[in-house]
Amino acid sequence: MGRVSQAQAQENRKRIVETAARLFREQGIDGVSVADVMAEVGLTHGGFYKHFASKDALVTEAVGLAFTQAGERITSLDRDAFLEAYLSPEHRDAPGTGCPTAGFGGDLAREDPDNAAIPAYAKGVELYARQLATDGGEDLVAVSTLVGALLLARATAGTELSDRILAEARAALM
Amino acid sequence: MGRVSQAQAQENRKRIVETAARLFREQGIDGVSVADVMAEVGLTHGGFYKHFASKDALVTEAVGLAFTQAGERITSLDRDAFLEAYLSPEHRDAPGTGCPTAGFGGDLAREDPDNAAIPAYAKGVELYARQLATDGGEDLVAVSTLVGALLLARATAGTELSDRILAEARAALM
DNA sequence: TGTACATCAGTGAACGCGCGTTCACTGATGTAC
DNA sequence: TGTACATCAGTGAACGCGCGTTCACTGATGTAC
Repeated sequence: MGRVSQAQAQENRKRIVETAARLFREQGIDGVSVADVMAEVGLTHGGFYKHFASKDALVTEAVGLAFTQAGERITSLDRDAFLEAYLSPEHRDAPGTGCPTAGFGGDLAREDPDNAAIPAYAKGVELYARQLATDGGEDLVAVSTLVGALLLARATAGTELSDRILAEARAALM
Repeated sequence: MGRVSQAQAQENRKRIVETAARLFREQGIDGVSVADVMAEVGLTHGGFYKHFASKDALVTEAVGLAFTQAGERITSLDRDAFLEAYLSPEHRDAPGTGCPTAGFGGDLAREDPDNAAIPAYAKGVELYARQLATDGGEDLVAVSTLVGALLLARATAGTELSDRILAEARAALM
């Protein structure tokens, strides 16, 4: 295939970021290769560097996109509907389209503070905290409980404990 | 170097597991190679397979050891002293010797339910939950809050938000 | 509007590298007599 | 207690493989006239 229209190229670039945002949350950043992402989009891996300087640059954009999308969904729900959805088995079992704070947390917890993806992550945490506060401030404790419960439920998925973690967190926060 | 005494071999094996339990928490399971672990112990990588069938087998033992060690430390502290230590900047900055639930959570959340390390992980979560309960039961919500706060504090390390997460979780739980 | 040429998104082979794992070998340890 | 031999923990080179990245090439797109 030769050159592609500018509109098509922009569309391809957008799909690379969207696909990466999903795959990175599903399988971890280290668990997904550039070739994996490109193949999922339907392209070959060589063209990746026409769009991005490095895999790290894609990670930064993918984290940013995931939080932007999550922000839109969050602000469209009231507090109880949000908690219900967040602490559901469906959310536990669909990390690819789920909370980026939980989905990227395990990977970003080991990154340097100067990693380019960190600012988007920190802003995302504060967005969640504002959405959960009932007094107009930030409820960082509620975010911690949500993210922790989701992480533990995922790590123990398939055991009776997993559902219990979600149910008890829901009971405590609602 | 030729053969080594059985006592020395057992000692070496023990040090491989201890070192792995630390390095895996510091840099992630995928971020540490078999050669990294062996070099840190002071051996060459070839001999690894005299002790373990695979890297996965080492992961299972390392997770088990980390929870055993954590369990001993937890039960020697009262609830408030434990919370104080858990939600401290020192714990945030020393993942290698810190909570295995947080340290391995990001990696194990993406593993199959039949992964051999999961049972030790689930048992560890329940140990934390019993230790935190004030009524003799299990406080899974408090564990979720603790692990979530530590994960978020680590991912945002270096920002003002990080210390705030730890402080607010401490205030809420104590 | 039509033609000539420059651009550049995408292709696919190749790069150096580190991974988990294997293997022939070494030589001190453990054991049989 | 001493000797002869088997065992096996550790060594270091090598395996196939997948990674991130580079590069010469292709040919449709975009542009200049």
